[in-house]
Parts: sequence; C-alpha cells; structure tokens
Amino acid sequence: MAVTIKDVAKKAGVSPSTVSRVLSNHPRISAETSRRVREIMEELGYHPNIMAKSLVSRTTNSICIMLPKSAEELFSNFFFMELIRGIVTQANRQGFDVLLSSGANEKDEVEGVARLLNGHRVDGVILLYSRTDDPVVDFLYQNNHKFVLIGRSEQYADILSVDTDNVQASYDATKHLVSLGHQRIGFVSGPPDLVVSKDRLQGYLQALSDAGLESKPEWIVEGEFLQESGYRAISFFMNLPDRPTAVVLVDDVISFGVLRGLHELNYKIPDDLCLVSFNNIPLAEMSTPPLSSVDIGIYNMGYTASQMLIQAIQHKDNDKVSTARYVIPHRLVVRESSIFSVPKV
Amino acid sequence: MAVTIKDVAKKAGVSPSTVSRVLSNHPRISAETSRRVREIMEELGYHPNIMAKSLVSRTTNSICIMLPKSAEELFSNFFFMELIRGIVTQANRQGFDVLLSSGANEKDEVEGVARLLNGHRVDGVILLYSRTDDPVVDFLYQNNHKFVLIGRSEQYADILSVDTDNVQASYDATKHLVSLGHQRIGFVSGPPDLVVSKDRLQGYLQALSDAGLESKPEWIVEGEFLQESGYRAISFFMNLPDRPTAVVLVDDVISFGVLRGLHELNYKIPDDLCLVSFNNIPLAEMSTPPLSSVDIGIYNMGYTASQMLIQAIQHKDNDKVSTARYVIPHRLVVRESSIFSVPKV
DNA sequence: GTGAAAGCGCTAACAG
DNA sequence: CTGTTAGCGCTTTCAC
Repeated sequence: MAVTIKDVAKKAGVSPSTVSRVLSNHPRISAETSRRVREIMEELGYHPNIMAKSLVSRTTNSICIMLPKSAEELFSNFFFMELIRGIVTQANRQGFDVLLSSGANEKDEVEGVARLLNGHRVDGVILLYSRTDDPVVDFLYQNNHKFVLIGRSEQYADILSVDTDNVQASYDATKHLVSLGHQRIGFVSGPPDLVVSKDRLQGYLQALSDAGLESKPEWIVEGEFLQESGYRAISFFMNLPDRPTAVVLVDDVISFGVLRGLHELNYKIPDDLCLVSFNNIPLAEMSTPPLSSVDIGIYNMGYTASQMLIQAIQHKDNDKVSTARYVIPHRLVVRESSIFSVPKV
Repeated sequence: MAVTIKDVAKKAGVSPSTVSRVLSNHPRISAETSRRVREIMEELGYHPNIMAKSLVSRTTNSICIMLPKSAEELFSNFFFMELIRGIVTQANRQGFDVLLSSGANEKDEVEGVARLLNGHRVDGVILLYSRTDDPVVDFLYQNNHKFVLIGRSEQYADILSVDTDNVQASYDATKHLVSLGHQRIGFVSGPPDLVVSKDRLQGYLQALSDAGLESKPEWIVEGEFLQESGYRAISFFMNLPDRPTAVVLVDDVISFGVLRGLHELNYKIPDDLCLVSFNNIPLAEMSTPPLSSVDIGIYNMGYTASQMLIQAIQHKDNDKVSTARYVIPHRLVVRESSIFSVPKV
C-alpha cells in the first residue's frame, strides 16, 4: 500500500486537509507548516494519487491524440511523429499528460473518443487529420467537447483548428515553377477525401489560371501519401504526348518515388522534370538531387494545437468557443530539384 | 453533471452494486436484470467514470511509453513511429490506453516516470531505447515496477526486454559484404552510449575476424543517427589511402547522407562503394540506388513489448519476473546498394 | 491558519 | 441473485 496524504498528515501532526493545501499551494498556510509537511512528504516518498485527485477535481490534466484510422497507410510517418513531438512537448511543459489513441475504423474512433471523454479520462482531444464529413468531428462538436483539429473543417466554422494555408502554399509552389518559365505543370495529389488534398489542388489551379496557363485533367493524378504513388504517377506523366515539364507533389515522400521512377527511366532531374513538394522533411535535403519543398512547420502545428486545446480546457468560461483558426506560416525552400530553368524538351 | 451508476440504478429500480456487476459481467446476475440495466445505460447515455474505477480497483489499464531524451536528435523518426504504432495497436486491442511521456533530461525522465507510476496513473512503462547506465532503468528496477525495455540492459539480467540480436544482425550484414569479396569494410556507428551501437560494432568485428580480414580503427566512425553523420563520415572514408570498398551503417538514414555525399563527390554506388544498413525503412527501397538493409521488424518489436508488459501487469503473481528477453528475428534484404561484386579500385 | 466532515463515482466484501 | 455498507485518496466547504 502506497503512502497517502493521511500518513503524511499523521507523521506531521496535522490534518489531511492541511497536507492537501500544502500540495496545492493554498495561500493561507503558514510557511513553517508548509516546509515541515514537504519535508515529511519527501521523507516518506509520498506521491499524490492522480486518480483520486482527478475524481474529485473533475479534471484529468491530460489530453488525447487521435491517430487517423491507419496512419501507416495515409501519410509519411514523419509528419505524424513531428506533430506528436510538438504536442507532447508543449503539453508536458504545461503539466499535461498525453494519451495516444487509434481506431480500426471510424466507428471505433468515435467509441474510443467517447469512452475517454465521457469517462473523464481526458479533458480534450486533438485530431491529426481532417477528412470531409468526419463522424468523430460530429461527435465532438455536438457533445460540446473540447477539441482541436489539425487541418480545416468544411462543415463547422466555429471550431478550434490549426492549419497551413494550403491553398496559398500550393499557389506559391506552383507560382515558383511558373516563374521559372514552365508552361506545362502537373500535380500529384493525395486521397480526395482529405481536405488538404482539395486545398492544394485548388491553389495549384488558381496559380495556373492567374498565370494564364492551361491546365489539363491528365496532368492531375490522385494517389496516396506513399512513395509508390509517385513511382506510378511518373511513368504515366512521362508517356503523355504533351508531358509536363514540372510537377507539384503533395508530399515529399511521393517525390522520393518520383525520383526513383525517373532514375529508372533514365531521366535527369531537374533537367527533364522539375519538382516541388510539401513538408520539407529532413531527408528532402539529402536526396539526390535535394528537393524543393514547402516547409509547413509541422512541429509548430502540433505545439500550437496543444497550446490551444489546453487553453480552451483551462478557461472553461465560453462553452462554444469563438472561432479560432490558427494558421501556421509556411515557406518554400528552393533546392536543386527545381532550380534549373525550363528544360528544352 | 454526468450520469452516474446511481442514476442508472434508480431508474432501473436496482441497487448501484447491481449496476456495477452488470458492468463487469459478474456471473451471478440474472440475464433479465442485465438486459434491463444495459438498456437504461444506453438510454441515459451512461459512461463509467474511469478515474473512479481506477481509484478503487488500483489498476489503470494504461501503460506509458517513455520517449528518449530527445527523439529528434538520436534516431530516425521512423523508428519510433513504428514502435509506437506497434505498441498502441496491441495495447488498444487489449483494452489498454497508452500515455506518451518525455523528459528534457534524465532527471526529468525519472521524475516523470515516478509521478506516473507512484501516482497510480499507469500500470507499467515501455522504454524505447537502451542506454548504458540508465537512471530510469535503475529507478524502475529498484522500485519493482512493471516495465519492458526495447533493447538490452547491460546491468540487469532479469528484466523484461524485447530486442534484435544486434550482434548477429551486424554479423550477417558484414558477412554479406565479405561474401561478395570485399576485404576492406568500414563501419559507421551511432552514439557510443547506446547498447545497440556497441552490439552492432561487435558483430561487425566478429565477422571480420572470422573471415580473417583486417580491421583498422580508421575504418570505424562514430556518429549520430542522422543523415549528417553519414555525409561527414563518407568524405573521411573516401580520403583514406586504403579506403574501404564497402561499409556497414547502423541506420538507413545515415545511408541517405552517404548517398548524398558520394553523389557530390562523383562516386557511384555500388561500383565505388557498397552499402548495407539497418532498419529497412520504406524509403530504403525507393532511394537511388535502393539500399540493402537489415529488417529488424520494428512494428513487431513494439507489438511484442506491449504484449509482454500487459501480461506482466495482469499476472501479478511473480514480483521479480523470471528473465524474459524476447528476440525478434531479423532478415537482411539485399538490394542494389550492395549487389555488385568488389569494385576494382 | 487549520481541522472536521462530506462526498467525487465506483467496487467489494458481507449479508441475506 | 441482489442490496447494504464501507471505503479507495483526495479536495473542499464550513467552522473555529
């Protein structure tokens, strides 16, 4: 049996409530008592029972990260790990614990989150993705739970979220290629049910249109956030009669697949095809050639999301939070994969 | 105020204990009562308060993953994400929640783990690394806590751990190069205070010695699990008078740095230098050229670790567990980075 | 400034 | 098979 507040109280010759007050730095407690109690706590190796505290205080000082249905299949692991690092770092700094949860399917996810939230196991949730029509978001929203979305919701305007301005980011990436003189620019997208895919596609189209450039349906390919997608997409592109001379890709990992595919087909980068992708993972700088990539500050997104959530939890004043969409700035990092001007085809 | 067991009891016309029994599938409860109570629970939207349950049952059904001091600086993110995926998947399957914790330094780590364990917030811990002389391990061991080490402890024999046979794995990788005819084989290691670095170095040396090959100190370089390490190491190697014709690297990510470095120096792989590394991350297959790599079953390691820990938690019979070091099998995946025979230098 | 008492929501003997 | 009772360890009025 572990040492409790009572044991400390007895040994210190005070009441349990006094010990409790020392623990929570109650203002009206004598310095002397406080000192002595702390001494005894140390001596006895006392550790407050977090569960008991939570039970009475109705707050858990922990948040939950909901991993997407199958993180492995959707994105590069790097993205999630960075996000998680940012979240955990900030949460721990604020004295919050972080729970990791995932579900085999959407129903599972809702149930898991419901169990945690309704069962008072966590105070809030961070969602690491944004799908269109997400039942988890519906649940959280309708039951008035505290949560933050990494990404953007298409249905609800008044929810906390932290996001990249993906339309603008994609616009910038495309514009960069346009400014180098490219006229035929392709686009490799991610799963169409993710908001990020749609937003980046939109930015790409907008940039082309603003530049007065043509956009052909066959220059746009949908895939997964996987190398294989890039690998496949590229053989398709390169066989087109009027093939693109440059391409925007929604994830660095896809670029790696493209790099591999082009190498096998004996094409040179950037001479035969220029590339710009997203996320700027560390490996982007180490590939051959180094990749131009839009850095979206992933760690920062996680850090900020955690901060927003904990703030919302602690200031329980407003039930329905005033809209707060926090946009993390992005920046295009230009490297060799795009620095040559238009290849002569 | 949320709906409690009492509300359900009242509405169902039974006592709270009966409701509790229904909840825990107590054998001696009439099917009819059980049905009615469940119905009411559904109707009222009842969710058991996990904290209250934990408080009385003295078990939390959750475990904690301790991230190394600074995951970002030590290993490829991929490694950790895979481990975590394995752990979370298995834990959730068993109805356990997973808490993520990290500390800014070793003292922080011990304190965090102590707070969680002594504070009865988690039932056990998984350590994602194994350093030599780790105070966290000391703490866990001496206080008789349930924990599993991913890796190997040099100090304690009787602790739960899941590991790769790194000596053998490294032996295999080196032998592969030997069998291709290489006589001068280099080694790029990780931080020397990690057990994995030492084990792999040992396997490498053993293989050389068994093959009657020379091993020179200048063919062995210590670094971090970072691309930069490879990048730096390689310029050193290539300038050696009697430079290695092949090299074993402790992590795929280091290989990427090497690839980049060699490319800039205008060397060709595998013609000028053969490479074998560890982890077999997805990108290994997509690099140019594809990397030969030892697959150590990272996800499997996480999954197994979680399984072992939960088992230890549930069968609390034995206080000091009988030694249980579980070794996950590895396999060398040969790709282009090593399939040519000895380059003529 | 400190103590006494009540109770957070649940489980687990002990009766019946 | 089910109800009664007594806490788990902590916080928090309300007194003094």
